[in-house]
Amino acid sequence: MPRPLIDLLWRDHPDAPAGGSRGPRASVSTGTVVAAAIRLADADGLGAVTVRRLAGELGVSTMSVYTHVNSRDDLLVLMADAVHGQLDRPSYGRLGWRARVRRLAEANLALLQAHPWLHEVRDDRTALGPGTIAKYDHELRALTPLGLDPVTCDAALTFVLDFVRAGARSLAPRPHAAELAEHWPEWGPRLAAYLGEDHPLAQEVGAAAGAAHDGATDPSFAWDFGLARVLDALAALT
Amino acid sequence: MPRPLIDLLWRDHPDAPAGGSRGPRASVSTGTVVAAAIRLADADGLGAVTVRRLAGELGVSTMSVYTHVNSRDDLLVLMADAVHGQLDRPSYGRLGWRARVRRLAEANLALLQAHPWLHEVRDDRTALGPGTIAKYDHELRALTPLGLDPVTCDAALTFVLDFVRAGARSLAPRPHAAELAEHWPEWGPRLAAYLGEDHPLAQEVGAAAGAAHDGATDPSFAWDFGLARVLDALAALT
DNA sequence: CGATACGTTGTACGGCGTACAGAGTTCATC
DNA sequence: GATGAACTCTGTACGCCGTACAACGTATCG
Repeated sequence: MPRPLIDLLWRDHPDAPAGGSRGPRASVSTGTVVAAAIRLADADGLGAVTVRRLAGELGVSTMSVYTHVNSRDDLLVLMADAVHGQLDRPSYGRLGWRARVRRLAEANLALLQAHPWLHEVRDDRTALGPGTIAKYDHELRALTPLGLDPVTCDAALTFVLDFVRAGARSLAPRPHAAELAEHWPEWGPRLAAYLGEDHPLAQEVGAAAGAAHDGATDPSFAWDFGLARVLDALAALT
Repeated sequence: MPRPLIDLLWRDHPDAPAGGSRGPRASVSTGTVVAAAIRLADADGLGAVTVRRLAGELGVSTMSVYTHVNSRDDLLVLMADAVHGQLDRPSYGRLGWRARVRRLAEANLALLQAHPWLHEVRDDRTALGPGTIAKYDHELRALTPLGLDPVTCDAALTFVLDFVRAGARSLAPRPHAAELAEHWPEWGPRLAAYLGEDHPLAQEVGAAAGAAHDGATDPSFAWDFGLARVLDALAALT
């Protein structure tokens, strides 16, 4: 089924090419492949989404996956668009722009926490999908009260979402945190010895920030701080 | 040479363990390996930095690389720290915080444009390296005029750098832009047909933003917009 | 002179994405 | 009802990847 990606993205649309009726009925579909891949990625990360493992999960042979999806890269696009489409998009009602942007940020944070692998999917073709477009439309609506022209409005949304992505990323489990933590008892003192009295500002701030990060202070301090700054930044536009 | 990463990072420090004097003189060093890897990554992207290719470039066998670097993941940390260390760090002099933050942003943009593969290196262990620490120290100095407490200062720097990273990323060549452009003549109309009259706001803004992005309007609009917002956001702190 | 520590190398293993050729199944058509 | 096209599914194979491991060569130390 080498249907082009655009048709796979829109496979649920009434006008999407249906695929002929000949041949054995498919035991899985593009939709089930994508759903299984999402399940895998949610559970074990994007690295676990290999064609072989996915096929095993679905109970088909490795190469059968390629009947329903053109490549692994295409699969990632389909996965991202699928989770974008599953978001609910409640009307903003009478909410002012601040509350809307807050909602927008928190919804995206929740999305990225539910599907941390989204951080690793950076493919412009995702923007062609129905889920991604619906998300975009809904998020633009959060900014309409600001009365910006289209290009500025897009830039403002990008600004907010870029902050959310970065914030979500630093809230997420870090890739090599384990190694660092494991060797820290040995490396910490060694680092201190190398540093000596150099870079006192970095040492002071780094120590304070480090203590705050895994100490009593809220580790989401940076998130709250950043979101407040984003709102300040947009306020300056009005 | 299974010296731990921390010692490889600080290999130029006088107190760094030197390694015994027995055995044949090494034909390459950790430094030359890292330099060659950076050259490769700058030229052909991180994907080109394979141990085999790197060894070929250095004129040694594949496995010899592991004499000077513990693993590919470690190598990425060493590469990132090396380019961080090569930045120059001119004193900010009498500059006010706005000009400092501008400089900071532009220096990091230049860094990420010179070494786009930095976007793909996300390893907390980089923070242990002398180059990264020196960079951190210098960047904190940009924010001192704001008179923030340490934790807030760190959060503010993170806020700025996260914006810069996102902005640099969207200015950089996109991974699958080629495929998109290639199929666009066919996919564009098909997408329009699927969309119909739906999501008029997304269609309007998307079209305007798309036209601005590759049209007469500066493609760096989002950068200028974002940087202005970041400055507004920090201004609200004072 | 060993003995020792170190650099270098080739082989091999288990993974990956996927090209390709063939076999089996269903349907439209004659 | 037979035929062939369209379709799904499968196994094999290729060329990559990172790297564990063992063998070998070489320079210095005791």
